[in-house]
Amino acid sequence: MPETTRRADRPADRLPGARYGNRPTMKDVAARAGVGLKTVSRVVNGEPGVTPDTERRVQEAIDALGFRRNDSARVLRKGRTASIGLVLEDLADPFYGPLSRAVEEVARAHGALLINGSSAEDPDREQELALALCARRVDGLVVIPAGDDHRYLEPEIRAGVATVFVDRPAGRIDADVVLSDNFGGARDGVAHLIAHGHRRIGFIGDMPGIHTAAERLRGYRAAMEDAGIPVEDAWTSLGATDPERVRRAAEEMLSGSSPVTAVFTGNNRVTVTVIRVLAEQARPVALVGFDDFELADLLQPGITVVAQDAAALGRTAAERLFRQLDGTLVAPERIELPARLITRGSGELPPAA
Amino acid sequence: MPETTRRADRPADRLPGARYGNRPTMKDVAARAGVGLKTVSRVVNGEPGVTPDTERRVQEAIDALGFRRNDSARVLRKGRTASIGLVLEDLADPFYGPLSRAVEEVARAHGALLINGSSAEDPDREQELALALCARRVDGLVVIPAGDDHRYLEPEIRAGVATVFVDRPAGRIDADVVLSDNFGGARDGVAHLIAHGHRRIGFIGDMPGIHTAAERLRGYRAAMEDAGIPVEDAWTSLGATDPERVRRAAEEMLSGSSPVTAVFTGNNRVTVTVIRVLAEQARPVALVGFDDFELADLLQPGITVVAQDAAALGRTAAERLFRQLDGTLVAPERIELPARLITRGSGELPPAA
DNA sequence: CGTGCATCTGACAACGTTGTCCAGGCTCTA
DNA sequence: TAGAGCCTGGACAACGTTGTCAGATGCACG
Repeated sequence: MPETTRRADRPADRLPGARYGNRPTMKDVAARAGVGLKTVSRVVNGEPGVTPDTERRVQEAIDALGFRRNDSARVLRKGRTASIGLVLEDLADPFYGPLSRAVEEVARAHGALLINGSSAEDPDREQELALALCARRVDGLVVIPAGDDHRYLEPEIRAGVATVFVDRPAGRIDADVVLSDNFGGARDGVAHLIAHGHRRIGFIGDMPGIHTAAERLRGYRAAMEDAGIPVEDAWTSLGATDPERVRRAAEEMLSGSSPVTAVFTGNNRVTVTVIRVLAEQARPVALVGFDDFELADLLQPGITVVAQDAAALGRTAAERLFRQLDGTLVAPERIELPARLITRGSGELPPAA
Repeated sequence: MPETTRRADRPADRLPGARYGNRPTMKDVAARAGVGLKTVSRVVNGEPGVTPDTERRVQEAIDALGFRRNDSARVLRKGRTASIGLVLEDLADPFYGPLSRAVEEVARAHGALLINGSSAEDPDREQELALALCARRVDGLVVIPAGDDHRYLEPEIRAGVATVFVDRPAGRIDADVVLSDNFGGARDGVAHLIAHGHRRIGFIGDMPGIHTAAERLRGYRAAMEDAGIPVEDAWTSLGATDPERVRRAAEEMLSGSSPVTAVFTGNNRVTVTVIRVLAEQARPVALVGFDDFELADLLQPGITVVAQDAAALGRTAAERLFRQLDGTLVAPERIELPARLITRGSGELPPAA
């Protein structure tokens, strides 16, 4: 129960039913300034053709009434909203903060507002949200897909809504996509472990239906195959990334008949859980994780990771979106940004018996 | 330079100039279905009074044309937008992720969309953003203040825009505020250090102009005074929280003529920097930080913190906002949520010579 | 078969803004 | 001083939707 303190008990001077119906309009301003409606519009929009004296009178009326242009009406009239939508999985996930921020910066640079919502990894909710944004007539849409079928956006794209998918490819629709090199990053991370002498390497990742998870698994397998190491079934674990399952998976592959000496983790949530498990082990186990996270360098040992550049993903996607709006772009592309290995200690541990 | 791969080079079948002017409207749907305009509106909004047969015809026309209601026009007509705005400091700051997410959840529960933007701690930008949102006629506004004068929102509030300030109080305006108990939390944290035998305790915080920083400093002083410990000037450092300054401040108070044996840090950024400095020290130094952060428990030792509940802040603010919109609320209140101490080791270290 | 009623449908205005276009007043020149 | 041309200001329609209200249709009943 929040502890509350009354600050002011003065009677309400704000009418309860006063929505914004009673807001002053340009008409009101015009009446007060004794000019025509369009003249007010001109002043508000800084259009030429108004004498300084008239402008001053209008400005005074605006200030006196507290007038603020109604952008809904403006949008209706002009056709463009100067806003873009961002549909992501979970605002609370630290990976999406910088991404969202980067998209916002680009939007701001183009004079647009950002409207966003979380899909909570639910395809239905993603669709609901994306379509709600389209109904608002956002000029463009940046989507981090939760589902794998985006045909529902076809009419919107045809109608001119610029659309870019980020982090995961769009499903069953031809559109711009900006991704990290999940395959290459995972392959490099696993190769790094192999280079440090490991041969029994575990992989714990997300559900294989998720594109990024599948790609990272593919990278793991490729690195192992390149090194001529056959992968045992017990070494890979795919599924939900809740801490319990991940913990069980880690413990299993650390204790079987041929226990792994190193683990590659498929995303930051998994990595964090595995760190906890490894901390309880008697012998040191090497670890490389996909996705960087704050303080990874402060742990003992520091955690070696394959880092995606979340901000670059967002920036690239947003810039591409605005280039679609410019008309500069025509054919959809698939853009892959490199992921890079950051060594901090945990990935350089030698294999322990 | 991003590495790019062409995916499809088929000629554009999307007209470059096709904004959304060519979107089908209810009129188009009506024409195609051979019914009146209003009937389409009824079907779209699920209003009663349409025969199943007519409804089916309309629905078919809608699907065939890919019609989507234009919410801008709807908003203009109805007066409410079913959207709220969130103005925060920095989406990339992990503290605001959960807060933003909580606000969004509540908004969603009320059928509203969330529009947000970052002020980047710039008061001008905060104002610009807040007013832009008002121009969009958001129904309400959740603001994490960057500036300390919010009188610019008075006309908006009078016009019926529900407004709640979070994390810091509003400046020079009477409005709802939801805060953490910064004073009490800091006092408890410092008292905790004192209880573990420390007397020479340092405080490193943000600029004293920031309300939260001032409150936390006040809490520090109160705890020291309660214990009858005079505070030496060299023990407190207030100012920008960039790593260099914080590092210098920490090193100074650890090396002076009466070096501190414990440090209380004023926010998570400061805490992280101080952790790095302490890791380089020969003798152990106790640490309690304001704000929790991920992995604080995995460090050696775990970091004892005074944790705010960011999600609760967001939730409380958003719920209050919607209650303002309901008309349930009248007088502005100031709500303080408790902060709680989480002990993990670093705050329980005894004083070392 | 006419009346009354309930149900369904559509014409019309309005929301607040901007684009178009024309009127009126001014200055400048012949 | 008259005419041409420019500049400022305003009337009006349109954007796509919803609320109001009245008309049309069908049916039951007297």
